Amino acid sequence: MANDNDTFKKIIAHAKEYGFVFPSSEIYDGLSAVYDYGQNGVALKNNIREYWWKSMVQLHDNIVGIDAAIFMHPTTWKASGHVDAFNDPLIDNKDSKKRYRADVLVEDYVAKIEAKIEKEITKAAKRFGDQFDQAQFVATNPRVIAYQEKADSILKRLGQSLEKEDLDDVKALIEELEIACPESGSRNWTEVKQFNLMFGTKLGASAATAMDLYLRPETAQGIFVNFLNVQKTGRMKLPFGIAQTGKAFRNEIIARQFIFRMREFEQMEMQFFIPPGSQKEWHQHWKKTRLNWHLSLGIPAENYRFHDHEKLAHYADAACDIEFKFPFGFKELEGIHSRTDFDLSNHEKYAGKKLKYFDPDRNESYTPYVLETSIGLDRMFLAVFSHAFTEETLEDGNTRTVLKLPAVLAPTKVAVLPLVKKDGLPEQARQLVDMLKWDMATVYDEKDAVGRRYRRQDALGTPFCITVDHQSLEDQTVTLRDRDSMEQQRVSMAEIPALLAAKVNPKQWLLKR
RNA sequence: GCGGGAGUAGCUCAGUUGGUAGAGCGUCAGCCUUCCAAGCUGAAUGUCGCCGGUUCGAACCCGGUCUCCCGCUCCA
Repeated sequence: MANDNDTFKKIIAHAKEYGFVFPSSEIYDGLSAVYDYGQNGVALKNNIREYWWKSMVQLHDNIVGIDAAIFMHPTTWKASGHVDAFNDPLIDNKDSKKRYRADVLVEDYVAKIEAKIEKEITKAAKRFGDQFDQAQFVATNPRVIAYQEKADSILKRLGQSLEKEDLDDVKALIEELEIACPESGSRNWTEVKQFNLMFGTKLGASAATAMDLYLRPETAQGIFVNFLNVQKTGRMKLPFGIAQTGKAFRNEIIARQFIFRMREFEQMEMQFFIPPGSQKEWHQHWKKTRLNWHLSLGIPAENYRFHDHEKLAHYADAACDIEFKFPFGFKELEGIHSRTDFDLSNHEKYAGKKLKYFDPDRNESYTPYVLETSIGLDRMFLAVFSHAFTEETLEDGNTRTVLKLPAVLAPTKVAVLPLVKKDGLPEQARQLVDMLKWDMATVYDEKDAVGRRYRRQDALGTPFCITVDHQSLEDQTVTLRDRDSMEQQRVSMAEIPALLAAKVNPKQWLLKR
């Protein structure tokens, strides 16, 4: 693991050194868990976004895109459940210095009581054999009844205290129950503190008339509140999807691991509206479709796995993640969640507006169910970037650092290099650049020996280098070098555009799956 | 928030009886070179994280402070 950690550090250093990712506001010593994308990073990020958008929107005639504002009416977040669910009561143990969610500590305590009840049931079942009636036993056994009452009263009190935001009582509860730190056994607790994961801000010039707003913690709600607008104006029929990419913000208590968990991040997501009852099939469908999208980039399948959630979020009836093998282990890259009609029906409730769909086939109106695919663009960036980062030892003992990015995503597609900086080679090379730059990101470099220029492009992930040499002037051919194999072939200049287009255009990549 | 580590050139770092800063790589200009980095010449770049104290004099000693990185809860 120490080795993996070293690799990860190298990846972060490489990202900075080659203009992909910089710490935010670095001249002021940076800002924790906020990063800026540099000249090459933004190109890679844009290419990822475009690859996603093409596959999700352009290639699906029943999926359309929108771009909702980051600011939303504050009631949105009551309806979505974020005002409640994104509020964590936290408590620290003064001796072990460990931090816990106060409600989870109490719930774990209750789970222990429930385990005792189970034990009683098992014991009794053994004793009575076939005669055992569990329902009756639970209802009549005094010991079980006492346990059950205790568990219920604890949960009730916890619920009420959280509701009233009476954090002192939550602490009192923990003390009364003599809950100890699972790690150290200590009962020396701090006060319970509330952490809101949403960033608050104000709309309005004067403090008196200002309105409290949140920066959106997820982009999904912008889609839900526009459901009817899009459905009606686009004449959309179920099943159909609305896609969106954009920034979201979470005030993470701990935000770490480079761009994996940032306070400001970008999501690419699609909410797919379906008739109730069809969510299982569509969940399977999108799991498969989304995994295939990842695999189309040529990263080997063993780097991906599905992870089904045991514990579901407040809005979901099924949830699955696509996890990627990051340098620090398998972690969530994309979520594919069955959100039921939770969001639409809640917005209906809070807004007092109908958000139903009239289904001409069923001849009835209903609230659609929603199947969500949600991928972190920054995480996708990190996945692609870290997988591409390679340090090779060549046959001659030399080493090279190369970013083996999928050509379709590479910031620069081709570098045009005159073999030497004289004899008319630069002029010929620049002509080639002027021809290619219309169709793909092209750079020109004439500084230093050509071998060094190849290495520079390798480190940036440029998949192809074209070298113009003396023969080029005679027969209009150039050499085309492949980044990964380092092999070169001599081709006619006239063939170059078609040859490269076949390697870098999204079409060929997306057709792979 | 708590614990640990660290802040000196773009990067990696050196710099102890405290005497006002250096190396390698990189960058830039030029030379030389007909295909896979580290040939030659020259140049630029740092208020040594910040503030204060001790001292004739602080990158170095003392006090404070800020920031970043790693671990603990959460998630895209």
